[in-house]
Amino acid sequence: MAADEPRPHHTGPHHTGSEAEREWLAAYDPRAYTPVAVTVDVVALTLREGRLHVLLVERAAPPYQGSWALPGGFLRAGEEGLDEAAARELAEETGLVGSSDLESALSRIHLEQLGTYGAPHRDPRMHVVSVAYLAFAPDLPDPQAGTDAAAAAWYPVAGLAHGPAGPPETGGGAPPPPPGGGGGGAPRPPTALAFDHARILADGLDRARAKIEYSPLATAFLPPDFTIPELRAVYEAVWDEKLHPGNFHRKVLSVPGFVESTGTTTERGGARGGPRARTYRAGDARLLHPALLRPAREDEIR
Amino acid sequence: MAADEPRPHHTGPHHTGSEAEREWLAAYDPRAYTPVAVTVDVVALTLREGRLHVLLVERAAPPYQGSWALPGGFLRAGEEGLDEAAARELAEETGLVGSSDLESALSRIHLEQLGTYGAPHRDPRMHVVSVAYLAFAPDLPDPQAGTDAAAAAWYPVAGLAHGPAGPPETGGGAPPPPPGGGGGGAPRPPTALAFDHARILADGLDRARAKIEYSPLATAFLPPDFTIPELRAVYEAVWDEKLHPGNFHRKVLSVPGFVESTGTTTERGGARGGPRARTYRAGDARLLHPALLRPAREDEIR
DNA sequence: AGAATAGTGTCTATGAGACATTATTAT
DNA sequence: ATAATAATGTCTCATAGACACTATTCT
Repeated sequence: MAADEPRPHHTGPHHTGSEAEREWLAAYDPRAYTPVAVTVDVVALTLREGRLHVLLVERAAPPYQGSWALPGGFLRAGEEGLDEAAARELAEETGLVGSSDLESALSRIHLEQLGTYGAPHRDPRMHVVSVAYLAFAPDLPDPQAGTDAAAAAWYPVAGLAHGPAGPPETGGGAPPPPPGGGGGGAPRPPTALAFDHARILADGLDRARAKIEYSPLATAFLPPDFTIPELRAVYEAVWDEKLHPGNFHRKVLSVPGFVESTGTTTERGGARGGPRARTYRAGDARLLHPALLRPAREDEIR
Repeated sequence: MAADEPRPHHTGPHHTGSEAEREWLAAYDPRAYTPVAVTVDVVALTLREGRLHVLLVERAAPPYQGSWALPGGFLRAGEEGLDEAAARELAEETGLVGSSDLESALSRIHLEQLGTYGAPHRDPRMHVVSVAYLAFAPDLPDPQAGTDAAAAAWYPVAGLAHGPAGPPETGGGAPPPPPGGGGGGAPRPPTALAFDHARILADGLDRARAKIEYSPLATAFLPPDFTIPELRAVYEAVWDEKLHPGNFHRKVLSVPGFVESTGTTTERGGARGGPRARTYRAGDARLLHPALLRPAREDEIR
């Protein structure tokens, strides 16, 4: 930051006023400058039926009306910080508030800042700077659309994070609307997301894949008590890789602080047979040493 | 984002206008809402005399006038994206423009987004959302202060990234001014930075320490041709750890694409003796496989 | 000459991964 | 009974790190 000040509100040649004048204007009339809006968008990931899903909302108003987008909204200037805004949007615009069950589930959701997107014309209305957040959630019920969204649903991420949406003028981004109104199962996946949200989603998936290597956050996708095979299913879904059950098991238990035993086992064996699995809780480690390195893919190095 | 719109400009109870009204206002008069300013700040790191330095500017205007801060400034709304703004600020506010030597040096600076800081009262003037960038630069000449800064200089980071600055009202953050006006050597280090810049700097250092583990970006601190011992000095400065010369040497050469030989050696041996070292260029790898893991510190795991 | 350093060699401990094996449970 | 799976054991290979050693260059 430092001493540079906001620029006068015009698009022609730059204002030539003195430093002092610009300083005064900035201090006493911030609205005299070209405005920027700040939004907070959330890439919320969860596991459903063994596949990775992302929370999307159907836009009820232009631009990109009818398109699906990441949940989010404008920062309440002067009232809240970015983390607060992200948590509020996640709860608010998806109906993930109300029942106490959901409240306790919400409290276990991991939320971290992903990145900020600020190309001048990414939103046709004005210059919008979007702070994206990444959330890891346990399996939650179908969301209720917030007041500003036509619908909200968990979508499988497979094949979703590709290609940018067309500009809203072309109408090229409109996906098939989901069958259910507010909350049904998984509707047909949208072919494109609004704004640059496909890019944000792709960045979120990259971050998620990297994050579970060196942090214990894969447990955030699971209920408080879980089994090692369930944890393995998280890694397999996020990485889209089959992992060796035996080696994975031993590896997880060898990382200090990753998981701790509850002393009990599941009630039943697996759906297709096998012994009952022991259950574990998340441990107190914040970083995994050694990390759970995913299988190297040569084409990603360069 | 979706259909939620900016909120009316007031701090009392919320406006109760219809959705349509708010939508219309947002589209046609963005200045009707509580304004937010967006700035871009840069944590620019370089190596000088074997120690890690950060670029700081002395604020010429309130708030925090006379305090040292990260270089940065307001985003030119509607005119530039975030990456552009960061590159512009880095060049502009430090005088790192003009000579062609500096231009070519600038082109080799690595610049990446670090994180965004948006607590409501981090700037006393208004709600300012700051997008922080992290830069790795080769050794550059002393900077020239930009038009909005009283001074600019490279400071050793040792002991700088601690404790938040006091609020500007208390005046508790004012550090001793540096001796030289615009560009002299390293003045006495400031004891505190303006705003939440100490936190941003600390986050930048954390990112830098982690980044050089799995990316070849340590080479961005060096000239195009460098020796393995010079590269080791980068790691030792950033990690603040002594590394084993022999093992480091063999490890670097064993990572595919990290460095490639130039076929030549340095003109002279080391300052205190020893044979001439072979020189290398940065290779084409974007990620290091295997990574150069830093020595594990138990206290950082939890 | 003496000291410092570049670069290489060697040995050991550790972890990753392939594979095998046993025990337990569902159908 | 058969199949599937949890959990453990064994083996091999690659890498990290400690240490030793040689060759080269500066003071």
